[in-house]
Amino acid sequence: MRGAQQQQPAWIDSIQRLSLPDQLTSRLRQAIIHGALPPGTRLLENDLAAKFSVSRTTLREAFRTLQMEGLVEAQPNRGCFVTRITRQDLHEIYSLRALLEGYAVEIVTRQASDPEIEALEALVQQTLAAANAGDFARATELDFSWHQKIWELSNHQRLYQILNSMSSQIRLYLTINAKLHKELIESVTDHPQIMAAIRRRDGRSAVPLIQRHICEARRILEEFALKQKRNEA
Amino acid sequence: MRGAQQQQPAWIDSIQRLSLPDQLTSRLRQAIIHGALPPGTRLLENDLAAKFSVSRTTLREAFRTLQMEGLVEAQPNRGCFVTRITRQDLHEIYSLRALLEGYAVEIVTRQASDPEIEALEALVQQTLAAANAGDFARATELDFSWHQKIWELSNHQRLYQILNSMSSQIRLYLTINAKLHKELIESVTDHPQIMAAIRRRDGRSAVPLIQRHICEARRILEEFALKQKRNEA
DNA sequence: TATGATATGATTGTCGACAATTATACAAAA
DNA sequence: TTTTGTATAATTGTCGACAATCATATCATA
Repeated sequence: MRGAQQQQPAWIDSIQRLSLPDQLTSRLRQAIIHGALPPGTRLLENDLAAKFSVSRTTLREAFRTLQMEGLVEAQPNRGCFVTRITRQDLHEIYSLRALLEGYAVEIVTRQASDPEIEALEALVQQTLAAANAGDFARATELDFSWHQKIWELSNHQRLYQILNSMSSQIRLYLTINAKLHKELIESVTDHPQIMAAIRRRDGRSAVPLIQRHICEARRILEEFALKQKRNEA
Repeated sequence: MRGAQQQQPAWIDSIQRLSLPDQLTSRLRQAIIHGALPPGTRLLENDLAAKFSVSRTTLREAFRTLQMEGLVEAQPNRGCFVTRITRQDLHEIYSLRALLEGYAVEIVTRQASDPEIEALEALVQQTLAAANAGDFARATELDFSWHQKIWELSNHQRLYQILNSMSSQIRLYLTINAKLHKELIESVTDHPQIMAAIRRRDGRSAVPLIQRHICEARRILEEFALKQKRNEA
C-alpha cells in the first residue's frame, strides 16, 4: 500500500532484491491485466505453482496481495478467482477516479517541471501516432502510460497507488471485450487539449477537462455494458 | 480491497467463517491501532506466531494484508515493523481524506435515509457527552465511529475502504503521543454544525464544513509534529 | 585503535507433507 | 424423476522442517 521509500540522497539508488512472492505477484498481475487469465478464471494453486515453479505457500502470498489490489477474489475453502468487474464496480471506480485524477492534474500543473511536462507531451504524440496507424493495442498501452505518468508526477504515493490499482481493475474489464479498446481510444483526441492546459499551468481548465475526459470514458463503458445486457436478454 | 458482496435476497445473510489469517489480521490490526504494538516495533515471527498459537505461514499471510493496509512495513530478509507515520505521510493522508470524505458527505446528504442520519446524530451526542465527562479515550473512539459511519453510509465500498485504512494510519500516529487525543477532541464541537447541514440535506454547506474540520485536525497534528521536532533539536 | 576476516546464533524465506474441507460420482429411496 | 445419502477424488488450509540470509561476537592484522 505504501512503498517503503525513505528520503535518501538521490544518487543512492539501492539495488532491490525482489522477493519471490513479489516477483510472482507482478507476473500474475500482468497475466491478469493482459487477459491471459480472464475474469472468472479459477486459479488452481497446484497448477499455477507448478507453472511458475514455486511452492503453494509462495503463490498464496501473491494471491493475498492481488486480493488487496482487487484483481483476485478469494472464496473460503474454494480458492481464488480472477475478479469479475460489475457495473457497480465501474461506477465506484470512475466516480473516484474523476475525483482523484482531477486532484493529480491540479498538483501536476502546479509542481511538475518543464521537462516532466514535455515527457507527458511526448506520450500523447506517441499515442496519437499509434492510434492513427491503427495499432489499437499499442495505443491503449500508451494511453494508460500517459494517465499513469500524471499520477506519478503528482508525487503523492497514496494517490498514485490508488489510481494505479483502480486502473488495473478497469483493464480487467476491458479484457473481456476487446471491441471496447477501439471505442475508448477515440477519446485520446482529448489529450492534446488537456496537455495544452497543463503546459499553460492552467489548473482551472485542466482539472475539469480531465474530469470530463474520464466521465466520457465511463459513458462509453456503461453504454457498452447496457448493450451487452440487452443482448443477454 | 473489495468485499465479495453479491446481490442476494436481503434475508439471506450467509454465515461467514473467518479464515485463520483473517482473524489474525484483525487481532494484529487492533493491537497496532490501540498502541499495544507501537510504531517501529519489530514483529518477530516466532514470538508472535507462538503468542497467537498459529504457524508462521499463517502469520505471514496476515503480515501481507497489514502491509497493503500500510500498518506494517517489510524489509526484505529483515522482517516486519509497525509503520512509523512521517510528516509526509500525514500530508498525503489528510489531503486525500479531505477530498474523499468531502465526497462521502456529499453522497450522504443526497442518499442517506432519515433514520440513518439520526444514527449519525446519536453518535455526535455520545461523543460530546464523553468529551464533557473527560473520558477522552472513549470520546476519540466515538469520534472515529462518527466519521466511519459517514463513510459507510456513502454506500461506496472503495471509498469506505480507502478512508478506513487511512484512518488506521492516523490512529497509528496518535498512539505515540497520547496528549494529542485531548487536543483533537476539542474539534468535536464542529460535528453538530456539520450534522445540521446534513440534516438539512444541504451538501453545499456540509462538504466545505467537513473539509475545514479535517484541515483543522491536520493543522493540530502538524503543529504538534513541529513542536516535537523542535524538542529534538 | 581501527579495520577486516571468521565463526556462531538468530531470523526470515521456501518448501513439501498432512489435515480439513469441498466437489463429484453413484447408488438408494421417495 | 427427483431427492437424499455415501464414498471417493480433488483442492484448500495449516503446519513444521530445512535452506538462505542477516546480525553479532571474537579474533587477527595493519
